[in-house]
Amino acid sequence: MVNSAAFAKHDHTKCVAQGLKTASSLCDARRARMTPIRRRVLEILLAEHKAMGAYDVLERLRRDGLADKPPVAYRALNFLVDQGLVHRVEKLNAYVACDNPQAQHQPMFLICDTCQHVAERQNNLVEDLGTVIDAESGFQVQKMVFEAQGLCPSCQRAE
Amino acid sequence: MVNSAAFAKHDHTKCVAQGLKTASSLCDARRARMTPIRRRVLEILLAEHKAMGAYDVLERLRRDGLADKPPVAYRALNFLVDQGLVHRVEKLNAYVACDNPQAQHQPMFLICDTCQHVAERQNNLVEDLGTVIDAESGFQVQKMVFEAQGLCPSCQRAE
DNA sequence: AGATATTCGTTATGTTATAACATGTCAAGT
DNA sequence: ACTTGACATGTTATAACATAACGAATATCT
Repeated sequence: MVNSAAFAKHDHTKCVAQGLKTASSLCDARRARMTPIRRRVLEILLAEHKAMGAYDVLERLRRDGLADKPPVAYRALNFLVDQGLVHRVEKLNAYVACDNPQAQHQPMFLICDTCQHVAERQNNLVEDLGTVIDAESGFQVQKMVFEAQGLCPSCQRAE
Repeated sequence: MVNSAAFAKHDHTKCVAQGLKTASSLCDARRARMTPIRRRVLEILLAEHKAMGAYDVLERLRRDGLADKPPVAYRALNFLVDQGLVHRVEKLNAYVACDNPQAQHQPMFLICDTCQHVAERQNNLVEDLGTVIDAESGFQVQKMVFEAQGLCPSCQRAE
């Protein structure tokens, strides 16, 4: 369910409410501040449930009268990324709300080239791969990016 | 040897000569044109043996009097990427000559955060991971990005 | 040589991201 | 309540990365 959320229909309202709540308690626990701008950025990403560019997020903030300069959006996004509440998709230069922020993890993304949706997938294989690399090469892995591009199941059917 | 080349001392002159030769024959076989600008860009990347930004490459072309406009560098880089002679490192918005262009492969990069070197590593695990994803989720993987950041063996020792 | 496709030169602009510094806000300790 | 210090935001300016569009030049094929 969590894994396939981005490729399946579901009630976003709940995702958003739940996501914001979880984020708040995580921030409280860590003494990190969930400010209005940061909360709003997270809300935008949770509601869209897709990867958005920093300038798209900024445009939304602008409409809300919350901010209109790039650094404001980037700071909020970077904060959320640091907290593990949002992930950055390198291939797209874009940001997407995390599915499961409680568990620290290396995100893994499936990017559909047709519908542009991005699914985050929980899978230990990425972390395992990090361990293997370390053992084989002596390179001490600290962070990993794993992103696959291709066709999501529904776009395959649509062909 | 091939796998750890970027983190070990070796004679670059041979890498460059050999790399250019291999590239030429691959292009010949495919009826792709290895023009002076493309050859020079590949040579620059082979000689540096590290990831370079497009504008760094352009600066070199400028010094040689070969080109001085961004599209020229980007076109050459994109050509080389299409031919599998150069890879793009997403995390760094940078380009690096391929270690082993004969074999088509999903590149996997180890990026040292301290010395900035980038090692390309040959490993079937990345392709395997693609197969697993496909089987588990129905997502049809066409291209993968795998990049690990951390500390290379010599920077670990230097700590 | 002429037709065709590819590459290159150039202008202009689009897109993504951050440095630097001023100002504002809030919470802890006294 | 007041000060201090840490953190967050506002703002200007610019850096860094990338491509659209179009005409001129060059290579390739027949």
